[in-house]
Amino acid sequence: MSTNQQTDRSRNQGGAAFLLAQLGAHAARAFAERIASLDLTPPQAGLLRMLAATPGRSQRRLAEDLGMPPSRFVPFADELEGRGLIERRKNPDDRRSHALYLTERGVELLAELREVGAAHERDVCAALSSDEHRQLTVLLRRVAEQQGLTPGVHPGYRSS
Amino acid sequence: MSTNQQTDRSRNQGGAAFLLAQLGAHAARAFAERIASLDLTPPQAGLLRMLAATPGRSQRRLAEDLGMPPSRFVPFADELEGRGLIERRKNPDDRRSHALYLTERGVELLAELREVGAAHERDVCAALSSDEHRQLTVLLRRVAEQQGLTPGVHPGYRSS
DNA sequence: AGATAATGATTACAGATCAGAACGATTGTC
DNA sequence: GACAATCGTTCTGATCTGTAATCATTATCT
Repeated sequence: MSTNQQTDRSRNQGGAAFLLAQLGAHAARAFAERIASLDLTPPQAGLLRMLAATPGRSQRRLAEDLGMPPSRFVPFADELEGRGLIERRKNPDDRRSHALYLTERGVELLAELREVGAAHERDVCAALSSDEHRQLTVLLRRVAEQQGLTPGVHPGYRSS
Repeated sequence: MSTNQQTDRSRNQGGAAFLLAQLGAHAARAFAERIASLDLTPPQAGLLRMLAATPGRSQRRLAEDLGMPPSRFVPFADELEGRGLIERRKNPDDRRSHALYLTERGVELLAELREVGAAHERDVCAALSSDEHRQLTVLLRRVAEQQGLTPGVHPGYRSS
């Protein structure tokens, strides 16, 4: 069953899994640099998108989706609230929990964020034709689904 | 110029760049869990592979390729040396620099590491046929090359 | 109803991790 | 032969991290 070592070695370093990790780190870093112009970090952008998709969720659930402990979520949300991008409202049904919403300014910033994201997408896939770009997206989506990843959610963030 | 917001939104969260970041983080984490059985972290595995590819390099250059400052490389190499996997030899041409090499045990561990890497590759791409797997690899390699990434080198590591 | 357990947000804290400056040893330059 | 530059290393201060304790509120159980 074992091919020779040369084959195995090139498989590991040039295989799809390694390329995914390498390109993923690269894409994440490039995206972080882009949105730095909006004074946002990737996890902050992630929260804004999550709030746009499903508003009014509790901090605990949001923290879990972002892959951070609830204790760390507090100062994280504090800053965004201090900048007037998100809003904590008391949940009338359960006054322990805070329901998070985007403010008007948050919605505006999210619009800019989407433009930056589109530019990022174009830049990362500059090597591909339109057809290949679609092809790649389809393949990646299939892999992501089979691996059990939640669409639109990017855990494993490191705060900054 | 602007498509409607629905389109932009799905582009950003389901686009290739986002999927790359998401899948990259996933693949990296899964790989980290796998090689934990060998008592290795991803940056440690990266160093072993780099030493197998080009032995005898200086610590400074290795540190740069791994994306870590030289000061942090010292305890990093210390542990691997303490476990008898790598070896520091004095460079006779320049006695300031240390040339790093794999030991015999390091070579043995690297062989196991390749098996784990191959299993990881199979697992991550379980959703794809052989043809699609090849297709994906080709596309990723093209993107990686155009983005200026060095083959086989994975910076942006976080130590652990 | 009343005591008790469980949950959400927050704070406190202690340990790990980080990058940059400072330091000897060695080498290149003038 | 003095002076600057480089490599590895150590030191240090700041930052980041997750766990545990805390307070308010809600669910559960008798």
